[in-house]
Amino acid sequence: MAIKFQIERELSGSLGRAGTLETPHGIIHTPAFVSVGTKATVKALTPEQIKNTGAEVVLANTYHLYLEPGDERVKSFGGLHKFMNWSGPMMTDSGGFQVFSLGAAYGKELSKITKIADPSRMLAERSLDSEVPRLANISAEGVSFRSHLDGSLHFITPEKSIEIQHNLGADMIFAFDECTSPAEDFRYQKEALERTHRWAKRSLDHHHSLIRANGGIRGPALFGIVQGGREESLRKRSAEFIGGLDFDGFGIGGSFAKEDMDRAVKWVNEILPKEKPRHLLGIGEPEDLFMGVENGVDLFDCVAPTRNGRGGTLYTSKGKVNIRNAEFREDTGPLDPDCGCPVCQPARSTQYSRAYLCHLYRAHEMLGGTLGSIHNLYFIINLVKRMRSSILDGTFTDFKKAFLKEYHS
RNA sequence: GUGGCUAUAGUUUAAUGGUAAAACUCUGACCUGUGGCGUCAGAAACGAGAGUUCGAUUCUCUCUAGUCACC
Repeated sequence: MAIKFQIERELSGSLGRAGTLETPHGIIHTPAFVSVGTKATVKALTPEQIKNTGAEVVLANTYHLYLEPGDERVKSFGGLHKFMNWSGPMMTDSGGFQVFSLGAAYGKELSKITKIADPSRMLAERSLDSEVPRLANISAEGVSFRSHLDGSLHFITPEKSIEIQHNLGADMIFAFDECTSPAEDFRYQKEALERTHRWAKRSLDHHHSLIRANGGIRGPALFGIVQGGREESLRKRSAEFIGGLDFDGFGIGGSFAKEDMDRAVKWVNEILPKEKPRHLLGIGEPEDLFMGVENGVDLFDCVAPTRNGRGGTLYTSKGKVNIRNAEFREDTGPLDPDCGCPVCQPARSTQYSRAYLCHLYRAHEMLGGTLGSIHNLYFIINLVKRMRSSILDGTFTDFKKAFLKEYHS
C-alpha cells in the first residue's frame, strides 16, 4: 500500500473527520489544504517558502508538465520531488480538468462555480457550434488537445494520463476523468459520466499493469474521481460505481452551483467507503472549506489563495481585502494582526505594512505576488488546520461560528 | 529677435463646423483540479481671449506655452 489513511476522530452528527494520511514522503494531517503547483512550482514561491506557509502537500498538473518540460524529462531527473526540490508529499491531477477548461469553457465566461442557481442557464441546450474553437475534443477513446503553447496536437487517453503520472512520480495520482460544464444538459451529463466511469476502470487497469511491469511493490496511490454534475441520481450512481472500485482514495470533481455544492458533496461522501481519503477538487474559499470538512472531505486544493495572492486580493480574519485599494496607501498596520504568517508576524524587527504591500502591487513588483501568496496560503492552510484541531478537541461548531461571524463582519 | 510647427482626460494619441474616441494611469468589483492572465463597471479633456457662423474643439486673428530652424 502506497499510502495509509487513519481516522483519529469523527465529527459527531456529521460526516466530518480528522485523521492522518501517510505517504512515502511524509504524513499529511487531514483535513488538509493542498497547495497548487501546476507546473512543478507554486508560483512565486521557493520550496522553503512553501514549507513556511505550513503546507504539507503540493499538487502538480499532468497536462501542463506533459507539454512542458515533458514527463520523460522529469522522470530522467528522478521525478517531481527531485526536479522541483520539494521533499514533502505530492499529488498530480490527471488532466481531466483541462478537458473542461480547454474544452467547453475555453474562451467563454464559464467558471467552475456557477454564481446563480439558474435552471435555465444550468440546463441550457448543449450548443454544438461554438464561436470559439475548442482546444480539447472528446471521443470515447480519449481527448485530443491542441496545445495552448504551440498548437501541436496531443491525444490523451486514460492509459496515457496514468503513464505520464507514473513518470512524474507523485505520491498520489488521479484517474483520467471528464469534468463537465454546468451548462450541459442531463443527457450529456449522463453520457459524460458513463465515459468517466469507463475511463476510471481503464485508469485503474493500466495503473496496476504498470506497477506489475515495474516489479510489483512501489507505485503511487491512485484516486478515482466521482462526477455527475448537479444531478442527484448521477452523483449517487457515480459515488457507488467509483467507490466500488479498488482505488486508494477518491476525488470529487465537477462544477457546482455555490448554493447546492454541499448537497452534492454530502450525497457522494455518504456513499464512498469511509476508510479511504476523499479529495474535493478545486475548492478552497473559507466558507466552502467548512462545508467540505463537515461533509467528510479530507483534502482540498484550490488556486484561489495563490491566484488571489498574485493579484492583491488577500484573506484576513475580517474577510478578503484588495490591498491595492487607495485606503491602504498610508496604512502602517500589519495586513492581519490576527494572522501568524511570515508576512503579518515577521520573526524579528522586520514588518510588512499594508502600505508597503499596497505599493508593491501598484508598482508591479514581484515581491508583492510572493508575499501575497505566502500570506494567503498560510491563511487558508492554517484555517483548515484549525478546523482539524477543533474536530479533535470537539469545538468545531463553535470555531466555525466564530470564524465566519468575524470573516463576514 | 525672425520664421515654421504644435496645443484635446493625469499621460500618450484619435476624430469632428452640430460639445469628443481609445490605451495606460486612476476609483472599485470579479477570479474555486492556474495562461503571473484577464474580465466588468466608473471617474477624467478641447491652453486663454476675440472674430466668422444659426452653431467653433474644428476656420481666422491675437496672446500664452512648448518645440524646431535661422540670426
